[in-house]
Amino acid sequence: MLRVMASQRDQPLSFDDWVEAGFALLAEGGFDALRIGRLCERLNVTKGSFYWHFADIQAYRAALVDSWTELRAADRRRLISMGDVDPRERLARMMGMLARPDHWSVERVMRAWALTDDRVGESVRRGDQRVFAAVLQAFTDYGFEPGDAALRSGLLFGAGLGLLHGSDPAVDASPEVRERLLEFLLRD
Amino acid sequence: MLRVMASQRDQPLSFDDWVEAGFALLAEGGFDALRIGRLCERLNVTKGSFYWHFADIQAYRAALVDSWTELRAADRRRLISMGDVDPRERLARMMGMLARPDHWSVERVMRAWALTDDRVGESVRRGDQRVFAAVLQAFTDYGFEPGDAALRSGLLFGAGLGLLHGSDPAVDASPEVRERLLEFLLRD
DNA sequence: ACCTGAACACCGTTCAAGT
DNA sequence: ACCTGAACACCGTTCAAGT
Repeated sequence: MLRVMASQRDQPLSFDDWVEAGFALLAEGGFDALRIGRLCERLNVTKGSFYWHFADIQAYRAALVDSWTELRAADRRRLISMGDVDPRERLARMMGMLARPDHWSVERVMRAWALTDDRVGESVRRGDQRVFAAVLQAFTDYGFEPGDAALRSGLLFGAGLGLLHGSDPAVDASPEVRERLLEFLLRD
Repeated sequence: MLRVMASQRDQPLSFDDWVEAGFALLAEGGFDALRIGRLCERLNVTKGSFYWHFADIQAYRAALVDSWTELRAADRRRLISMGDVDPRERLARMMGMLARPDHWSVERVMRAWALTDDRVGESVRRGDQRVFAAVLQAFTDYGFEPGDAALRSGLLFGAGLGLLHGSDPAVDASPEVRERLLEFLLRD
């Protein structure tokens, strides 16, 4: 952050410079704006520089995914550390965190990569498992027996994933809908 | 089907020959096995032939998506024509149709394309809307008031999408789970 | 340690020319 | 109408050489 501009480099590029530039490209042009050539253009280096820092583009994508996971780790830790909070309130907060469309575009890109890239797939899978575990825990703490808790948490988690992948971007979960949803899922 | 082998062509390639070869490639190598070069190799023609039949690769993908939609049109028509069947049975059948992993890989590819290709996105969106409408109708016919029917059908549809995109391929909806799910979603 | 510069393979695309 | 063959631009990748 102390560096004024990337355009006039005085120091060599860091790992983070590359990652940062990658997210910028993704945010601007989406999915297939992430090309090695454009990255180098933006960082004022040649492609050879890219290949000194990363083995190939899959390794670079893995680095982006790791960074993304890291960025969201704070969120996840908050989820897990909410063990003392009332389960219902916990679930409401989880839903609020998930329903953030600004994160969705990156999430969708990650999951699209996961289709062809095993490293990305593994990372996404781990993240999903942690979130699901937190949701399941909340339902269990609420007092449901294991089978019932699994059904309800699976439904909620699946619906969240579905919302993320929904083809209609206009569909989003308003606070009112989320409240009614929670009400429904927590009934005896 | 009368043609013995594509390897020794006597007639010019048809539109369907290209589409068929495309699905074969997708089924064999998945996502990024669909390359113009490989297609031509398989069909024993040069790339120029491809460009006589299709404007570019996006048009070709659109053709694949259309064909896929067409293939599933029979399923959808069955869904819609089930208006006379008991709503609960209707929903059970819909869930059975959705829970077919053999369709998932293609579905996922379509939805990944939809991220960057507007034509594909539009097609996927239309398909989703039709299915959702059928689900909503079933809940309405079951006797739920509009708001309640919307909530429950949204939950079911979202969970279905979530299952489709779930990062863990081991998770599938067994008949027992589907039965319990339906039970839960149809409670008063 | 970090990067340049030039090369190479691969892929999508174009197009004049063939039958 | 349908396809060949050759060209071109673009992109990922490699690597010897520079500082």
